[in-house]
Amino acid sequence: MKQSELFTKTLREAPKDEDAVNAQLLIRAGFIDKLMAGVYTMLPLGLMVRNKIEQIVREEMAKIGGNEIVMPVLQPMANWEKTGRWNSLDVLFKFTSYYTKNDYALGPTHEEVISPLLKKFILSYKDLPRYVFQIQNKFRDEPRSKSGLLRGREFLMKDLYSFHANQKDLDKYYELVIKTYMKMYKRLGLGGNTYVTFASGGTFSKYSHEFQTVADAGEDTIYICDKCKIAVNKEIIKEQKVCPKCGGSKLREARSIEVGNIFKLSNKFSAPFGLSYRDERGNMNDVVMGCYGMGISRLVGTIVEVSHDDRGIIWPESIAPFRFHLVELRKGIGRDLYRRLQAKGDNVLYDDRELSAGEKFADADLIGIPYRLVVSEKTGKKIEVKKRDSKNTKLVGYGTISKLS
RNA sequence: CGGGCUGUAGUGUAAUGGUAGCACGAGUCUUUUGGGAAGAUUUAGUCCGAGUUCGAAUCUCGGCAGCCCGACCA
Repeated sequence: MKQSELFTKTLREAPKDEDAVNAQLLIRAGFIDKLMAGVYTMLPLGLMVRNKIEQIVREEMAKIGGNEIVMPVLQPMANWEKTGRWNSLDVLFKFTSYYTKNDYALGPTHEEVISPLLKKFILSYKDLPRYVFQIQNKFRDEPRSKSGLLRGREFLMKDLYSFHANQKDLDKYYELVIKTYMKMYKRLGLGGNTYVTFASGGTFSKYSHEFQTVADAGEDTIYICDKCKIAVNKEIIKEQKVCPKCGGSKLREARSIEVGNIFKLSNKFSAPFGLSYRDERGNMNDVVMGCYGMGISRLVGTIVEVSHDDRGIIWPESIAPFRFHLVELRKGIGRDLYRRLQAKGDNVLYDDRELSAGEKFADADLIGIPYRLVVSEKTGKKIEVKKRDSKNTKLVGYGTISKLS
Protein backbone atom coordinates (compact mmCIF):
# COMPACT_ATOMS: atom_id res chain seq x y z
CA MET A 1 0.00 0.00 0.00
CA LYS A 2 1.18 3.46 -0.84
CA GLN A 3 1.31 5.69 2.19
CA SER A 4 0.29 8.63 0.03
CA GLU A 5 -3.06 6.88 -0.47
CA LEU A 6 -3.70 6.35 3.23
CA PHE A 7 -6.34 8.85 4.28
CA THR A 8 -5.13 9.03 7.86
CA LYS A 9 -2.29 11.19 9.12
CA THR A 10 0.02 10.95 12.07
CA LEU A 11 -0.03 13.46 14.88
CA ARG A 12 3.08 14.94 16.32
CA GLU A 13 1.56 15.23 19.75
CA ALA A 14 -1.02 13.17 21.55
CA PRO A 15 -4.43 14.74 22.22
CA LYS A 16 -4.19 16.24 25.69
CA ASP A 17 -7.13 14.32 27.12
CA GLU A 18 -5.54 10.95 26.45
CA ASP A 19 -3.52 9.59 29.31
CA ALA A 20 -3.23 5.91 28.45
CA VAL A 21 -0.18 4.98 26.40
CA ASN A 22 -2.18 2.75 24.08
CA ALA A 23 -4.64 5.54 23.29
CA GLN A 24 -1.90 8.12 22.79
CA LEU A 25 0.14 6.02 20.41
CA LEU A 26 -2.74 4.45 18.52
CA ILE A 27 -4.35 7.85 17.94
CA ARG A 28 -1.10 9.60 17.06
CA ALA A 29 -0.12 6.89 14.60
CA GLY A 30 -3.56 6.83 12.98
CA PHE A 31 -4.78 3.38 14.05
CA ILE A 32 -7.91 4.49 15.87
CA ASP A 33 -10.12 7.53 16.37
CA LYS A 34 -12.24 8.27 19.39
CA LEU A 35 -15.92 8.98 18.78
CA MET A 36 -16.75 9.25 22.48
CA ALA A 37 -15.52 7.80 25.74
CA GLY A 38 -14.94 4.09 25.27
CA VAL A 39 -16.04 4.05 21.62
CA TYR A 40 -13.49 4.02 18.83
CA THR A 41 -13.36 3.84 15.05
CA MET A 42 -10.84 1.38 13.69
CA LEU A 43 -8.90 3.21 10.99
CA PRO A 44 -7.18 1.30 8.17
CA LEU A 45 -3.99 0.48 10.08
CA GLY A 46 -5.90 -0.42 13.23
CA LEU A 47 -8.27 -2.62 11.31
CA MET A 48 -5.35 -4.45 9.71
CA VAL A 49 -3.97 -5.27 13.14
CA ARG A 50 -7.38 -6.31 14.38
CA ASN A 51 -7.91 -8.52 11.35
CA LYS A 52 -4.58 -10.24 11.94
CA ILE A 53 -5.53 -10.96 15.53
CA GLU A 54 -8.89 -12.29 14.36
CA GLN A 55 -7.16 -14.51 11.85
CA ILE A 56 -4.99 -16.10 14.54
CA VAL A 57 -8.03 -16.56 16.76
CA ARG A 58 -10.03 -18.16 13.91
CA GLU A 59 -7.22 -20.57 13.15
CA GLU A 60 -7.01 -21.68 16.76
CA MET A 61 -10.78 -21.89 17.15
CA ALA A 62 -10.93 -24.13 14.09
CA LYS A 63 -8.40 -26.48 15.72
CA ILE A 64 -10.69 -27.04 18.69
CA GLY A 65 -13.83 -27.56 16.67
CA GLY A 66 -15.29 -24.07 16.73
CA ASN A 67 -18.16 -23.30 14.33
CA GLU A 68 -18.24 -19.59 13.57
CA ILE A 69 -21.51 -17.68 13.50
CA VAL A 70 -22.68 -14.11 14.05
CA MET A 71 -25.58 -13.50 16.40
CA PRO A 72 -27.69 -10.35 16.55
CA VAL A 73 -26.54 -7.42 18.65
CA LEU A 74 -30.15 -6.32 19.04
CA GLN A 75 -31.97 -8.62 21.43
CA PRO A 76 -35.47 -8.87 22.88
CA MET A 77 -36.12 -8.22 26.56
CA ALA A 78 -37.89 -11.56 26.99
CA ASN A 79 -34.68 -13.56 26.70
CA TRP A 80 -33.02 -11.46 29.34
CA GLU A 81 -35.97 -11.71 31.69
CA LYS A 82 -35.86 -15.47 31.36
CA THR A 83 -32.45 -15.58 33.00
CA GLY A 84 -33.10 -12.70 35.38
CA ARG A 85 -30.31 -10.68 33.89
CA TRP A 86 -32.58 -7.92 32.52
CA ASN A 87 -32.45 -6.47 36.03
CA SER A 88 -29.34 -7.99 37.55
CA LEU A 89 -26.77 -7.16 34.90
CA ASP A 90 -26.06 -3.50 35.51
CA VAL A 91 -23.92 -2.98 32.42
CA LEU A 92 -26.76 -4.06 30.12
CA PHE A 93 -27.63 -1.39 27.56
CA LYS A 94 -31.44 -1.21 27.43
CA PHE A 95 -33.79 0.93 25.44
CA THR A 96 -37.41 1.18 24.37
CA SER A 97 -38.58 1.37 20.78
CA TYR A 98 -40.20 4.70 20.04
CA TYR A 99 -42.82 3.05 17.82
CA THR A 100 -43.63 -0.34 19.27
CA LYS A 101 -42.74 0.47 22.90
CA ASN A 102 -40.95 -2.87 23.01
CA ASP A 103 -37.83 -3.14 25.14
CA TYR A 104 -34.51 -4.29 23.77
CA ALA A 105 -30.99 -4.94 24.93
CA LEU A 106 -27.71 -4.53 23.11
CA GLY A 107 -25.70 -7.71 23.54
CA PRO A 108 -23.00 -7.57 26.22
CA THR A 109 -22.48 -11.36 25.92
CA HIS A 110 -24.65 -13.93 24.16
CA GLU A 111 -25.80 -16.73 26.43
CA GLU A 112 -29.36 -15.43 26.10
CA VAL A 113 -29.20 -15.86 22.33
CA ILE A 114 -27.08 -18.92 21.85
CA SER A 115 -28.90 -21.09 24.38
CA PRO A 116 -32.30 -20.90 22.62
CA LEU A 117 -30.49 -21.11 19.30
CA LEU A 118 -28.75 -24.39 20.11
CA LYS A 119 -31.97 -25.77 21.58
CA LYS A 120 -33.18 -25.99 18.00
CA PHE A 121 -30.32 -28.26 17.02
CA ILE A 122 -29.29 -30.25 20.08
CA LEU A 123 -31.84 -33.00 20.66
CA SER A 124 -29.87 -36.11 21.50
CA TYR A 125 -26.59 -37.08 23.14
CA LYS A 126 -25.49 -37.73 19.57
CA ASP A 127 -25.60 -33.98 18.97
CA LEU A 128 -23.02 -33.33 21.68
CA PRO A 129 -20.51 -31.87 22.20
CA ARG A 130 -20.84 -28.70 20.15
CA TYR A 131 -18.56 -25.66 19.98
CA VAL A 132 -19.81 -22.36 18.58
CA PHE A 133 -18.13 -18.98 18.53
CA GLN A 134 -18.44 -15.52 17.11
CA ILE A 135 -16.32 -12.41 16.81
CA GLN A 136 -18.54 -9.41 17.29
CA ASN A 137 -18.93 -6.02 18.89
CA LYS A 138 -20.20 -6.15 22.42
CA PHE A 139 -21.95 -3.35 24.25
CA ARG A 140 -21.59 -2.67 27.95
CA ASP A 141 -22.84 0.37 29.77
CA GLU A 142 -19.62 0.84 31.70
CA PRO A 143 -19.98 3.41 34.46
CA ARG A 144 -16.47 4.46 33.67
CA SER A 145 -14.82 3.41 30.47
CA LYS A 146 -11.17 4.32 30.39
CA SER A 147 -7.63 3.70 29.25
CA GLY A 148 -8.16 3.80 25.51
CA LEU A 149 -8.98 0.38 24.15
CA LEU A 150 -8.67 -1.31 27.52
CA ARG A 151 -12.18 -0.63 28.76
CA GLY A 152 -14.73 0.34 26.16
CA ARG A 153 -18.50 0.61 25.97
CA GLU A 154 -18.42 -0.94 22.54
CA PHE A 155 -15.63 -3.39 21.90
CA LEU A 156 -14.80 -6.44 19.84
CA MET A 157 -14.87 -9.77 21.56
CA LYS A 158 -14.48 -13.39 20.57
CA ASP A 159 -16.99 -15.45 22.52
CA LEU A 160 -16.95 -19.20 22.32
CA TYR A 161 -19.65 -21.40 23.88
CA SER A 162 -19.36 -25.11 24.41
CA PHE A 163 -22.17 -27.63 24.92
CA HIS A 164 -21.64 -30.96 26.63
CA ALA A 165 -23.49 -34.01 27.81
CA ASN A 166 -21.86 -33.92 31.22
CA GLN A 167 -19.52 -32.04 33.52
CA LYS A 168 -16.62 -34.36 32.79
CA ASP A 169 -16.74 -33.61 29.10
CA LEU A 170 -16.91 -29.89 29.84
CA ASP A 171 -13.90 -30.17 32.16
CA LYS A 172 -11.89 -31.85 29.44
CA TYR A 173 -12.74 -29.20 26.87
CA TYR A 174 -12.16 -26.40 29.37
CA GLU A 175 -8.59 -27.59 29.85
CA LEU A 176 -8.12 -27.73 26.10
CA VAL A 177 -9.34 -24.15 25.81
CA ILE A 178 -6.82 -23.01 28.43
CA LYS A 179 -4.02 -24.54 26.37
CA THR A 180 -5.41 -23.00 23.18
CA TYR A 181 -5.67 -19.57 24.77
CA MET A 182 -2.07 -19.68 25.92
CA LYS A 183 -1.08 -20.68 22.39
CA MET A 184 -2.98 -17.70 21.00
CA TYR A 185 -1.33 -15.24 23.40
CA LYS A 186 2.02 -16.66 22.43
CA ARG A 187 1.26 -16.15 18.75
CA LEU A 188 0.14 -12.60 19.53
CA GLY A 189 3.49 -11.81 21.10
CA LEU A 190 2.18 -11.86 24.67
CA GLY A 191 3.45 -15.31 25.60
CA GLY A 192 6.13 -14.20 28.01
CA ASN A 193 3.93 -12.14 30.28
CA THR A 194 0.46 -13.67 30.15
CA TYR A 195 -0.68 -15.95 32.95
CA VAL A 196 -3.55 -18.31 33.54
CA THR A 197 -5.11 -16.72 36.60
CA PHE A 198 -7.46 -18.14 39.19
CA ALA A 199 -10.33 -15.75 39.72
CA SER A 200 -13.73 -15.54 41.32
CA GLY A 201 -17.02 -15.90 39.53
CA GLY A 202 -17.36 -19.63 39.38
CA THR A 203 -20.97 -20.35 40.22
CA PHE A 204 -20.61 -24.04 39.54
CA SER A 205 -16.91 -24.51 40.02
CA LYS A 206 -14.69 -22.99 42.65
CA TYR A 207 -12.96 -20.59 40.29
CA SER A 208 -13.23 -19.06 36.90
CA HIS A 209 -10.04 -18.57 34.98
CA GLU A 210 -8.73 -15.34 33.60
CA PHE A 211 -5.82 -14.69 31.33
CA GLN A 212 -3.84 -11.76 32.63
CA THR A 213 -1.08 -9.90 30.83
CA VAL A 214 1.35 -8.09 33.10
CA ALA A 215 1.26 -4.36 32.39
CA ASP A 216 1.34 -1.24 34.54
CA ALA A 217 -1.73 0.11 32.78
CA GLY A 218 -3.78 -2.86 33.96
CA GLU A 219 -6.71 -2.55 36.32
CA ASP A 220 -6.14 -5.86 38.07
CA THR A 221 -3.66 -7.01 40.65
CA ILE A 222 -2.46 -10.58 40.45
CA TYR A 223 -0.08 -12.77 42.42
CA ILE A 224 2.22 -14.79 40.20
CA CYS A 225 3.87 -18.11 41.03
CA ASP A 226 7.02 -17.95 38.91
CA LYS A 227 7.60 -21.65 39.35
CA CYS A 228 4.27 -22.76 37.87
CA LYS A 229 3.74 -19.71 35.60
CA ILE A 230 0.23 -19.24 36.90
CA ALA A 231 -1.36 -16.51 38.99
CA VAL A 232 -4.10 -15.75 41.47
CA ASN A 233 -6.28 -12.68 41.18
CA LYS A 234 -6.20 -10.37 44.20
CA GLU A 235 -10.01 -10.67 44.40
CA ILE A 236 -9.65 -14.20 45.76
CA ILE A 237 -6.28 -13.94 47.51
CA LYS A 238 -7.86 -14.04 50.92
CA GLU A 239 -9.21 -17.52 50.35
CA GLN A 240 -6.37 -18.59 48.07
CA LYS A 241 -3.08 -17.52 49.61
CA VAL A 242 -0.83 -20.11 48.03
CA CYS A 243 -0.20 -21.25 44.48
CA PRO A 244 -3.17 -23.51 43.58
CA LYS A 245 -0.82 -25.75 41.63
CA CYS A 246 2.31 -26.30 43.72
CA GLY A 247 1.09 -24.93 47.04
CA GLY A 248 4.07 -22.61 47.23
CA SER A 249 3.64 -19.32 49.02
CA LYS A 250 6.23 -17.36 47.05
CA LEU A 251 3.92 -15.16 45.02
CA ARG A 252 4.95 -12.02 43.19
CA GLU A 253 2.51 -9.11 42.95
CA ALA A 254 1.93 -7.42 39.58
CA ARG A 255 -0.54 -5.16 37.78
CA SER A 256 -2.19 -6.79 34.83
CA ILE A 257 -4.75 -6.54 32.05
CA GLU A 258 -7.47 -9.17 31.75
CA VAL A 259 -7.21 -10.41 28.17
CA GLY A 260 -9.51 -13.39 28.49
CA ASN A 261 -11.95 -14.99 30.90
CA ILE A 262 -13.49 -18.42 30.79
CA PHE A 263 -16.33 -19.95 32.81
CA LYS A 264 -17.96 -23.24 33.46
CA LEU A 265 -21.65 -22.42 33.24
CA SER A 266 -23.08 -25.87 33.95
CA ASN A 267 -26.85 -25.58 33.39
CA LYS A 268 -27.19 -21.94 34.40
CA PHE A 269 -28.41 -20.96 30.94
CA SER A 270 -29.48 -24.30 29.51
CA ALA A 271 -32.08 -24.79 32.28
CA PRO A 272 -34.05 -21.52 31.83
CA PHE A 273 -34.17 -22.03 28.07
CA GLY A 274 -34.96 -25.74 28.25
CA LEU A 275 -31.80 -26.65 26.40
CA SER A 276 -31.71 -30.36 27.12
CA TYR A 277 -31.00 -33.64 25.36
CA ARG A 278 -32.03 -37.28 25.50
CA ASP A 279 -29.30 -39.61 26.75
CA GLU A 280 -28.69 -43.24 25.74
CA ARG A 281 -31.54 -44.40 28.01
CA GLY A 282 -33.98 -41.86 26.69
CA ASN A 283 -33.85 -39.61 29.77
CA MET A 284 -33.84 -35.82 29.48
CA ASN A 285 -30.80 -33.96 30.84
CA ASP A 286 -29.73 -30.33 30.86
CA VAL A 287 -26.95 -29.54 28.46
CA VAL A 288 -23.76 -28.54 30.30
CA MET A 289 -22.24 -25.31 29.01
CA GLY A 290 -19.01 -23.40 29.11
CA CYS A 291 -18.21 -19.92 27.80
CA TYR A 292 -14.88 -18.47 26.78
CA GLY A 293 -14.31 -14.79 26.11
CA MET A 294 -11.40 -12.94 24.63
CA GLY A 295 -11.33 -9.19 24.08
CA ILE A 296 -9.94 -8.62 20.61
CA SER A 297 -9.91 -4.82 20.68
CA ARG A 298 -8.56 -4.87 24.21
CA LEU A 299 -5.73 -7.06 22.91
CA VAL A 300 -4.79 -4.36 20.41
CA GLY A 301 -4.44 -1.91 23.30
CA THR A 302 -2.67 -4.43 25.50
CA ILE A 303 -0.05 -5.20 22.89
CA VAL A 304 0.71 -1.50 22.54
CA GLU A 305 0.96 -1.15 26.31
CA VAL A 306 3.55 -3.89 26.57
CA SER A 307 5.38 -3.23 23.31
CA HIS A 308 6.40 0.35 22.63
CA ASP A 309 9.22 2.80 23.28
CA ASP A 310 9.42 6.58 23.50
CA ARG A 311 9.21 6.86 19.70
CA GLY A 312 6.17 4.73 19.10
CA ILE A 313 4.65 1.29 18.77
CA ILE A 314 6.67 -1.90 18.24
CA TRP A 315 4.30 -4.43 16.68
CA PRO A 316 5.05 -8.13 16.99
CA GLU A 317 5.57 -9.54 13.51
CA SER A 318 2.52 -11.78 13.72
CA ILE A 319 0.04 -8.91 13.92
CA ALA A 320 1.82 -5.88 12.45
CA PRO A 321 -0.31 -4.08 9.85
CA PHE A 322 2.53 -4.61 7.36
CA ARG A 323 5.76 -6.55 7.44
CA PHE A 324 7.89 -3.95 5.66
CA HIS A 325 7.87 -0.19 5.78
CA LEU A 326 9.63 0.92 2.62
CA VAL A 327 10.86 4.48 3.02
CA GLU A 328 12.21 6.27 -0.02
CA LEU A 329 14.23 9.41 0.52
CA ARG A 330 14.04 10.61 -3.05
CA LYS A 331 10.84 10.72 -5.04
CA GLY A 332 10.25 7.50 -6.94
CA ILE A 333 13.50 5.80 -5.96
CA GLY A 334 11.69 3.01 -4.13
CA ARG A 335 9.06 2.29 -6.75
CA ASP A 336 10.76 -0.73 -8.31
CA LEU A 337 11.44 -2.39 -4.97
CA TYR A 338 7.83 -1.75 -3.96
CA ARG A 339 6.57 -3.45 -7.12
CA ARG A 340 8.84 -6.42 -6.63
CA LEU A 341 7.74 -6.90 -3.05
CA GLN A 342 4.10 -6.43 -4.00
CA ALA A 343 4.42 -8.97 -6.79
CA LYS A 344 5.78 -11.45 -4.30
CA GLY A 345 2.68 -10.87 -2.21
CA ASP A 346 4.60 -9.16 0.54
CA ASN A 347 2.98 -6.93 3.01
CA VAL A 348 4.56 -3.57 2.44
CA LEU A 349 3.69 0.00 3.28
CA TYR A 350 5.48 2.23 0.80
CA ASP A 351 6.22 5.73 2.05
CA ASP A 352 6.14 7.53 -1.28
CA ARG A 353 5.29 10.88 0.28
CA GLU A 354 7.43 13.92 -0.44
CA LEU A 355 8.55 14.68 3.08
CA SER A 356 11.86 15.19 4.82
CA ALA A 357 13.79 12.11 5.87
CA GLY A 358 13.40 12.95 9.53
CA GLU A 359 9.67 13.12 9.27
CA LYS A 360 9.45 9.80 7.48
CA PHE A 361 11.69 8.10 10.02
CA ALA A 362 9.68 9.55 12.88
CA ASP A 363 6.47 8.25 11.31
CA ALA A 364 8.01 4.83 10.72
CA ASP A 365 9.03 4.60 14.36
CA LEU A 366 5.59 5.77 15.49
CA ILE A 367 3.67 3.31 13.31
CA GLY A 368 5.95 0.49 14.37
CA ILE A 369 6.16 -1.86 11.38
CA PRO A 370 8.77 -4.61 12.08
CA TYR A 371 11.19 -3.99 9.19
CA ARG A 372 12.09 -0.55 7.91
CA LEU A 373 13.62 -0.56 4.43
CA VAL A 374 15.29 2.65 3.33
CA VAL A 375 16.30 3.39 -0.23
CA SER A 376 18.06 6.60 -1.18
CA GLU A 377 20.89 7.86 -3.33
CA LYS A 378 23.20 6.79 -0.54
CA THR A 379 22.10 3.15 -0.56
CA GLY A 380 22.59 2.77 -4.31
CA LYS A 381 21.40 -0.66 -5.38
CA LYS A 382 21.36 -1.92 -1.82
CA ILE A 383 18.64 -1.55 0.76
CA GLU A 384 19.11 -0.39 4.30
CA VAL A 385 17.26 -2.64 6.74
CA LYS A 386 16.45 -1.81 10.31
CA LYS A 387 14.30 -3.78 12.69
CA ARG A 388 11.96 -1.60 14.66
CA ASP A 389 13.19 -2.91 17.99
CA SER A 390 16.87 -2.55 17.10
CA LYS A 391 19.17 0.43 16.63
CA ASN A 392 21.37 -1.24 14.04
CA THR A 393 20.98 -0.78 10.34
CA LYS A 394 22.36 -3.09 7.68
CA LEU A 395 22.92 -2.60 3.97
CA VAL A 396 21.75 -5.66 2.10
CA GLY A 397 20.76 -6.81 -1.38
CA TYR A 398 17.28 -7.70 -2.57
CA GLY A 399 17.94 -11.39 -1.98
CA THR A 400 18.33 -10.82 1.74
CA ILE A 401 15.08 -8.90 1.88
CA SER A 402 13.14 -11.62 0.14
CA LYS A 403 14.48 -14.11 2.67
CA LEU A 404 13.01 -12.01 5.43
CA SER A 405 9.54 -12.54 4.07
C1' C B 1 -22.58 6.19 40.87
C1' G B 2 -19.33 9.45 44.62
C1' G B 3 -14.89 12.73 44.40
C1' G B 4 -11.28 15.75 41.67
C1' C B 5 -9.53 18.26 37.31
C1' U B 6 -10.37 20.27 32.41
C1' G B 7 -13.03 22.28 27.84
C1' U B 8 -9.54 28.28 23.09
C1' A B 9 -8.11 26.65 15.11
C1' G B 10 -7.10 19.77 12.72
C1' U B 11 -3.14 19.12 17.13
C1' G B 12 -0.45 21.47 21.17
C1' U B 13 -0.37 26.04 23.81
C1' A B 14 -0.88 31.73 25.32
C1' A B 15 -4.11 35.69 26.61
C1' U B 16 -6.37 36.28 34.92
C1' G B 17 -12.51 41.58 32.90
C1' G B 18 -10.30 45.54 27.76
C1' U B 19 -7.55 44.34 19.92
C1' A B 20 -8.18 36.18 20.73
C1' G B 21 -1.90 35.46 19.77
C1' C B 22 2.03 31.64 18.87
C1' A B 23 3.94 26.80 17.07
C1' C B 24 2.96 22.57 14.27
C1' G B 25 -0.58 21.06 10.51
C1' A B 26 -3.25 22.30 5.94
C1' G B 27 -3.29 25.44 0.84
C1' U B 28 -0.18 28.20 -2.97
C1' C B 29 4.86 29.53 -4.83
C1' U B 30 10.24 29.08 -4.55
C1' U B 31 14.50 26.72 -2.60
C1' U B 32 15.59 22.10 -0.06
C1' U B 33 16.10 16.46 0.95
C1' G B 34 19.53 10.57 5.81
C1' G B 35 16.23 11.91 12.03
C1' G B 36 10.16 16.10 12.58
C1' A B 37 13.95 21.79 6.58
C1' A B 38 13.91 27.51 4.91
C1' G B 39 11.52 31.91 2.96
C1' A B 40 7.03 34.33 1.12
C1' U B 41 1.79 34.08 1.37
C1' U B 42 -3.07 32.15 2.73
C1' U B 43 -6.35 29.33 5.96
C1' A B 44 -8.79 28.13 10.55
C1' G B 45 -10.74 28.86 17.12
C1' U B 46 -13.08 30.60 22.74
C1' C B 47 -18.23 23.36 24.03
C1' C B 48 -23.74 24.98 24.45
C1' G B 49 -27.35 28.24 27.01
C1' A B 50 -28.52 31.98 30.44
C1' G B 51 -26.73 35.79 33.84
C1' U B 52 -23.38 39.84 35.91
C1' U B 53 -20.83 43.99 33.33
C1' C B 54 -19.91 49.74 29.36
C1' G B 55 -17.15 45.30 28.00
C1' A B 56 -16.64 37.97 29.28
C1' A B 57 -12.14 32.90 26.71
C1' U B 58 -11.65 34.95 31.70
C1' C B 59 -16.67 35.93 36.88
C1' U B 60 -21.71 33.28 38.29
C1' C B 61 -25.53 29.53 37.34
C1' G B 62 -27.34 25.47 34.38
C1' G B 63 -26.31 21.90 30.70
C1' C B 64 -23.10 18.89 27.64
C1' A B 65 -18.36 16.56 26.95
C1' G B 66 -13.46 14.52 28.19
C1' C B 67 -9.68 12.73 31.59
C1' C B 68 -8.06 10.93 36.47
C1' C B 69 -9.06 8.49 41.58
C1' G B 70 -12.60 5.38 43.94
C1' A B 71 -16.89 2.12 43.69
C1' C B 72 -18.60 -1.28 39.96
C1' C B 73 -16.86 -5.00 36.34
C1' A B 74 -19.72 -12.91 33.14
